[in-house]
Amino acid sequence: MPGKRASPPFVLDRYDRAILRLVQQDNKTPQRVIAEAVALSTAAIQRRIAAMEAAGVIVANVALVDPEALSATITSIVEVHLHDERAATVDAAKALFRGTPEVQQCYYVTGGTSFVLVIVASDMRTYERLTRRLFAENEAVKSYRSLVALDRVKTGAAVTVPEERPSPPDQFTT
Amino acid sequence: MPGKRASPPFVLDRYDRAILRLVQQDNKTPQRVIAEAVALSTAAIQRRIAAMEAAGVIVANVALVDPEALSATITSIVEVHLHDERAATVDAAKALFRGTPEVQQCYYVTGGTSFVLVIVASDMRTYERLTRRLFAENEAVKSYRSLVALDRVKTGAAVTVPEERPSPPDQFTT
DNA sequence: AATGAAATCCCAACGTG
DNA sequence: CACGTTGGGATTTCATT
Repeated sequence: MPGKRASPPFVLDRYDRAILRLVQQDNKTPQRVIAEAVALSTAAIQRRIAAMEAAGVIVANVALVDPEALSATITSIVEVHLHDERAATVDAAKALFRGTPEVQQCYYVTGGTSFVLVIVASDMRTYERLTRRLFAENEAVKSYRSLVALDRVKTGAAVTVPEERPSPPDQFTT
Repeated sequence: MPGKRASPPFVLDRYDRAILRLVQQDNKTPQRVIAEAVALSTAAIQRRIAAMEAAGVIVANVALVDPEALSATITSIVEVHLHDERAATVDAAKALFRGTPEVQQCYYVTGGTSFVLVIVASDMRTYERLTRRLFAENEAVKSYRSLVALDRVKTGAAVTVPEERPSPPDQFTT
């Protein structure tokens, strides 16, 4: 069930972007409101949203929960270095991190460090046990560095929708 | 709309947690379905969700957008080191990062590094200019390190809702 | 807290430019 | 081919028991 990487270049016009910008902030906004905000009919809104969901532009509709409300007070960024970068080693690590609920996010990155994780745990004890299981007792891990968050300045998964970028000015004339 | 740090210890029972776990995956799930999943009435579901929204447990209801669909192909984690950690300096940096759309996430952390950012940009050129403006040309920044993501193994802002933790064994006797 | 009614919203079909 | 309008069905919401 993974490997769902369908990426057919879906063209987003001005309307689609406007819609996305709204539903990114509140996906329960009535289509009526969206309609008059972008100067289209409710049916058009419905069609476009459905199309974007089908195309995978809209990945999911979710409720964002405040970690503090769950007593999930520990947020930590962890840099992980593996002993080697062989496919098997890396894939195993990915699977491990993907399957751990407390691992909110996981990126495989360049620059010496192998992975960067964002971890949210209920308390220090849980966090301690978690790091031990994931890193300290993990043969594939050479080293790791924990950066505990003192302040969640900005959080969330909202992806910025640019106002409109008709033609990527990707030229180097300067 | 900011500064809304109401922290009244809102007690979540087993039902609330079950509801959260569902709406975190899909907040458009019909209350009917939620109701029979958690063995409650639809009215109860409605009340509880409304209460959790009012209490700030549910921060927002949003649509998650695939960055690739927006041609936002560059995802990067950046560690930022400031020259000093004076309140004015730190606050200015926070404001700057908070006000930059491409900065998806920002954490103020311990461990030598001052900030960890997650940045998503449309293309390399945009990213280049952004880093220059935010870091290279920023007097307060001593140094920074970019870790470009080769693979977004796990992404999103979903906060894990623990199955149920009746009594947090969190006593250290200080 | 459960039940029922009213309002609202979502969704499909039709017609048009 | 995409948009706008209309109508039916479902869901949310409110009032009552």
